Amino acid sequence: MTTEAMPSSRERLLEAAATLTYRDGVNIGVDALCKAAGVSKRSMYKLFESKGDLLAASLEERASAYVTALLPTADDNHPPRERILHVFEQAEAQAGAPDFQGCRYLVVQIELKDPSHPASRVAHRVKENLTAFFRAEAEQGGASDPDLLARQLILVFDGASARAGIKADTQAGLIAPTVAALLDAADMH
Amino acid sequence: MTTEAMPSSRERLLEAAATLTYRDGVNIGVDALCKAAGVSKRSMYKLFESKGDLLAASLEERASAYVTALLPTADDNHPPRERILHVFEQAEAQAGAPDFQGCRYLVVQIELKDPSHPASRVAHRVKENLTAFFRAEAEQGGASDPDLLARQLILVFDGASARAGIKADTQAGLIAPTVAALLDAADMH
DNA sequence: CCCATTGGAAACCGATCAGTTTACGGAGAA
DNA sequence: TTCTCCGTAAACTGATCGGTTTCCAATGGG
Repeated sequence: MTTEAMPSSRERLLEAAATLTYRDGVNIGVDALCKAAGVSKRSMYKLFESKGDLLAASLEERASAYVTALLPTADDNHPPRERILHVFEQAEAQAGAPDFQGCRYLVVQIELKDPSHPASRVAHRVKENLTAFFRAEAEQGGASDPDLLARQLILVFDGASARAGIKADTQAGLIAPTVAALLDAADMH
Repeated sequence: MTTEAMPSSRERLLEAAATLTYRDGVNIGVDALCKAAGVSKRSMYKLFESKGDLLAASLEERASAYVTALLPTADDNHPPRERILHVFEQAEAQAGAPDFQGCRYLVVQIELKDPSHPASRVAHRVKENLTAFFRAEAEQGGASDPDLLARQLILVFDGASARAGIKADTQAGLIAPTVAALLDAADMH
């Protein structure tokens, strides 16, 4: 019956890495990660090249789920403006979670500082995907400058994430009017 | 004649803390800080309670200079809209520096995660000062919702900082139109 | 039964962490 | 000169870092 009761060592390590590095920062120790996952260091280093590799893999595994959770379905027939707003509504909903500290992909890039770190590259790709979505919708919606609008939107997205991460304010009722102002300015109605 | 040729140990420590924690993150070691400052650990621990205390003092000392570098003078007789744009022009100019990695106050909050850390508190105050300036100018300029506008502006400010920190894009020509769109939406002309 | 593979526990590596202490050298006062 | 005081370098604490290695118990196939 319990065909999936026991996640593999690999899965437990990926989960622990995602949870602990998000909560405590990327400087969390390998011992703590392994202990949380219930996996020996020996096994960990057989499954992953290094701690950085584990972190990158952990971000990678969640990347597609993260993006698809934010994006609307491809065929919802809603106008581009609403599809863009949908992303920010989802992000704001996530920000309501009790232990939310901002987008993990942004945070890991800031903490690592090294853009060539494999985990930074994964994070960079996630942001690129999101920007590409904004740009495509901006074009579809007839924005006056789709590329500018996409860059403005990802700017607000990351700003909201960073502000949420430092618990700066509640952001209630802040994001939607901001995005709306940018969409209006781009003549995207 | 060289009345100020030699900064005090305290000053050199504050400078080293500001430089190295910005470049390498808050996890830089005390040994490295003292070595860079040319001060023994013993002296450091006589001047400061702890590493965290040194970091907080280093942020504190630069705080007023940072804010005044961004803000226009109180009596420049420019309209509020221009005074707000001035802040973002200054920030964009700073972002052009070769080793710019985003606002140090935002970064330190994200890295520390603990909002009760003395250094986080200093950073928080800096952001509050900036927000207060935006709000005052928004009121002065007759914005439809000064508080909302101020929160939108600090959101963009931190977003730009975070994006610059991860070297996401050049941001050339990105900030000004974004801020302008928000000012327009608030009927602040 | 025996043996070979697996993987966990834990010791171990050299390095570094924050923080304390010791020992020494140099400057000023007597 | 001799004594005192100050700050330095450096050793040291015990803990942790990323990563490796050793040892042993459990497992499964012959």
